[in-house]
Amino acid sequence: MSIKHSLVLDGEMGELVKASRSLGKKIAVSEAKTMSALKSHSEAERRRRERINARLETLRELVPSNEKMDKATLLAEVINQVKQLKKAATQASEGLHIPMDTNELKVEKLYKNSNYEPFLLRASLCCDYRPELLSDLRQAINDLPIKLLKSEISTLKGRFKSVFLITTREEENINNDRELIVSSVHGALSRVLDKVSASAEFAEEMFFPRKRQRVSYFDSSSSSL
Amino acid sequence: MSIKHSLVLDGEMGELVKASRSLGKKIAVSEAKTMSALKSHSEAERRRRERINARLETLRELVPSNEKMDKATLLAEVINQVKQLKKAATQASEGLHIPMDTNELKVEKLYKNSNYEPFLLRASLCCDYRPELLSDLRQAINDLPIKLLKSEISTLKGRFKSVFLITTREEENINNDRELIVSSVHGALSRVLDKVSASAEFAEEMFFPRKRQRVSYFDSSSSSL
DNA sequence: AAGAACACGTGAAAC
DNA sequence: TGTTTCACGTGTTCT
Repeated sequence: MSIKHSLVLDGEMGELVKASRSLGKKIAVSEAKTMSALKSHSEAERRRRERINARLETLRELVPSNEKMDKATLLAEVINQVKQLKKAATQASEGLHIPMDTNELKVEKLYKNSNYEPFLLRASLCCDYRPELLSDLRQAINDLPIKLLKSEISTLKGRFKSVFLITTREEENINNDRELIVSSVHGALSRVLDKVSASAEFAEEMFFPRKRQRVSYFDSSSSSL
Repeated sequence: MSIKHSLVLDGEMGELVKASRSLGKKIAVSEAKTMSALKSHSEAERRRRERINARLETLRELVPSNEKMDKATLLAEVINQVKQLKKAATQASEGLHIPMDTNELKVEKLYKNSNYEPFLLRASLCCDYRPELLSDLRQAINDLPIKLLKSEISTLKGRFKSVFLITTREEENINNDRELIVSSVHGALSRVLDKVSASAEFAEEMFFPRKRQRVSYFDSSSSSL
């Protein structure tokens, strides 16, 4: 432990006392001061270690297979956990499909990296809700030469969002068709969106002379109703 | 630095050499051994510190406001991040609403802990998709004395799932009404589900004499078509 | 000047 | 066995 160090200090003090006896007391009190300073220093450092280790313990409970893992490995595990959770959270929020207050039309190829199978499209449309929107959309999708894997529609406060997972029909799965399908899906959805926008402009044109700009749901500055 | 320590070692060796001159060489080589051992030890420890600190640096990049944060605070921030991401991930996976292959009808009170505001219900229905399902559901919801905050419906391979976020209408927000609302929502949805199930039984009764039991999409053990 | 935060080397224990 | 991990006290720097 600190045995060696105290021996060193004793030895030094002895030499100094031999050299000048009258300074013994002063040296003793300065020694006491440095000792107490050293003590408080080591105590502070101990507290710091305890803080850090307590946090590490908490983290150890938050990762799977928590037991008997050295600090570095534990931290590596935490890093993976955070990265994975972040990815999952963004994917899930993509899957949440909460309608936003801006119109949106998007057709994107999934798995863009590989030019091979599977050919997968995600088409999403976000706009105001209209009673005829559902049947229009169904009609538009049905008319397309595609296979609809999954469709999800959600509404929130008068806004509407729809997401479709699309692939080719079996007999038509030829590379040349792919870009055609993308553009035809995009075209079909934009016709639906155009219809909605047209009815919106018709309804609100007198209040908003320019192309309408939606306000956020949480923005009440436009009017006190 | 290590000046003091080397002085100590020198002093000790000097004493020992004085005491027994013949053992000087042996002591010297043992001294060299311990020195090299000590060196490798401190180097190993240095590597360990570097590993841990590298992980902490990586973690620092993964949390917002990463710079100039002491280790303990950084770890506390990571703990919060992980907890928050876990919560968000579970909530999002609840929000994913992928139709499963088992029928489901659930009406649950959110924020059960507090008996006060807000009164929030999440009602979900999962069943086979039928063409008339959408209008039936819309009719059922419209007939209820509720305020529909959000509705989300999704379909997948002929299965259907719908999730509603429900609260009371303003004028009817009385505690006594709450249980009534829960049961009426449940009743309305179960009538819709009953209708779907009835049509399913009607269509498949001849093939499955007992109450039908759906098989998983990935379970092909029931029959070879 | 006094405390906080960090890196370092070392002794001890685990395997 | 020696390699690995941890806690500790200390020296240093910044504020």
